[in-house]
Amino acid sequence: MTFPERVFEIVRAVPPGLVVTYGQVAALAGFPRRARHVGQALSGCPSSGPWQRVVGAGGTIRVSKPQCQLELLRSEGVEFRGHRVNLGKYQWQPGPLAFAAL
DNA sequence: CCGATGACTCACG
DNA sequence: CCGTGAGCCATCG
Repeated sequence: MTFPERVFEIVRAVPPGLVVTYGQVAALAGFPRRARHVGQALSGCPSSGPWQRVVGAGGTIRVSKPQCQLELLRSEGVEFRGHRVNLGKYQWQPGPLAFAAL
């Protein structure tokens, strides 16, 4: 299983209405130092994918077109304060069963 | 092989 | 809140 593949598996597991950070995804994938590569992996992702649930540390939007991602997330029920989400309220906490299927 | 690059993060001023 | 700089590390030319 390659790193990019792990990234997709994990991102796919994030439920609508919640988000995760790049660093968090990297850590869950087993590589805490590769937050940047998570973004790199997602950069080649179709515009319809589940990538919009990934945000930067602190909940900031990091994509080139923030407005776009913001809309997608808002349509899932995620609220924003400027270009930032309230992680305390919307960050995904993987439950024990979350990876049963992976 | 080397250097530049980047959807990262953190510490500091 | 904003800019800077420094670690980070796979990928690309």
